[in-house]
Amino acid sequence: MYVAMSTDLNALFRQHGLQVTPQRLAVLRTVAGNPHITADRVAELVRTEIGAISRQSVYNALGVLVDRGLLRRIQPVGSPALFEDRVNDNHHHLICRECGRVEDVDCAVGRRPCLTPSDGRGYEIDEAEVVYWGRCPDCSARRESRDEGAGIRQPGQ
Amino acid sequence: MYVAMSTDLNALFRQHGLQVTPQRLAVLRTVAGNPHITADRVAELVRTEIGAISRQSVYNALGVLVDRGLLRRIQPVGSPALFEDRVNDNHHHLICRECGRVEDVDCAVGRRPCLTPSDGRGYEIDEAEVVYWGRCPDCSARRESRDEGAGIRQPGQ
DNA sequence: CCCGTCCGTTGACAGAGTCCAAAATTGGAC
DNA sequence: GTCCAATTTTGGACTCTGTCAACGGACGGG
Repeated sequence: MYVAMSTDLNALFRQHGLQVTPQRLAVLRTVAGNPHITADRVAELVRTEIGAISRQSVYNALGVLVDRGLLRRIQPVGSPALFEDRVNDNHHHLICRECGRVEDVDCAVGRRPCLTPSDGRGYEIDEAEVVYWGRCPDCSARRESRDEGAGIRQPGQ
Repeated sequence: MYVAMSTDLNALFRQHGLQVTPQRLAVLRTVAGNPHITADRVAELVRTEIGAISRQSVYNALGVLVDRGLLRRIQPVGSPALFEDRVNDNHHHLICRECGRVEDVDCAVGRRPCLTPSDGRGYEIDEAEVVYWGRCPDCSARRESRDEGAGIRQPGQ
């Protein structure tokens, strides 16, 4: 997506049958500039950009943009929903169980491979969401140094 | 997993260093008998089985069982966490965007394939969660009959 | 039998998101 | 430029999920 200029955004909104409002423009721009951002943080940043926005409007804008396919919403366990503007490229996410860091990874298998499960049960599938769970390099290192000489330990949840 | 008899469960708990309590037994049995169940519903069902359980105890039991790998927690967007007792078989989920129905699907690509993304960024990956989003056959049918003769419509969220 | 640990209960609390009704804005028609 | 209907935004109350902390009871090794 990665659009920058307002005129582009105006056209984009119109194409999708959406009215153009300062709130929506700011929300879309903010997510575009800050991948994997929470709704709360969007509100904060938008406020620095246009002065004020209600929490509800942030949710409204995010919701309608996700509906129209301009944004994507991912929701890791134990974290509020995250939004990003990379859509339609079937990329996946790598999330650290400890610090919650999120990174993009391109699809391992090729082009939208996961859209065809072994047995679709008659579902009309439109998206495959893949999340790799693990520990990021930093948290791995921290844990190893902490466990030095300690006994076996169950990984925390 | 699919254990049914209490003696089996007792041993299972002990193997994992857990004390055996009526609450935990009931929670595990309930999830085993009701895949893709929410914590709230677990509480309801457990109450019909053993009379009473606190909300906190349900969360405690579910948490410890997930920690020990006896249960798995999945958390779809817009839904509370769901629990199931199929673990260690790397199966995935098919979720209907409209009615929220959840179904299991076996992994398309083979054995734990998604544990190796194209670029792991140094993460220690221990799980890959795959969710196929779409519309179940029922909701598809309902929608088609509703759209008969109507204009093009954006899919709702 | 004692003591430390584990477990269940209760109640307060927090975070994320939704509902609702009123006020304001948008955009098309004139 | 003005008007009007439809769409949006706003603010506040509210719900739903889940967590924290404190207390008391049960378990189990010694």
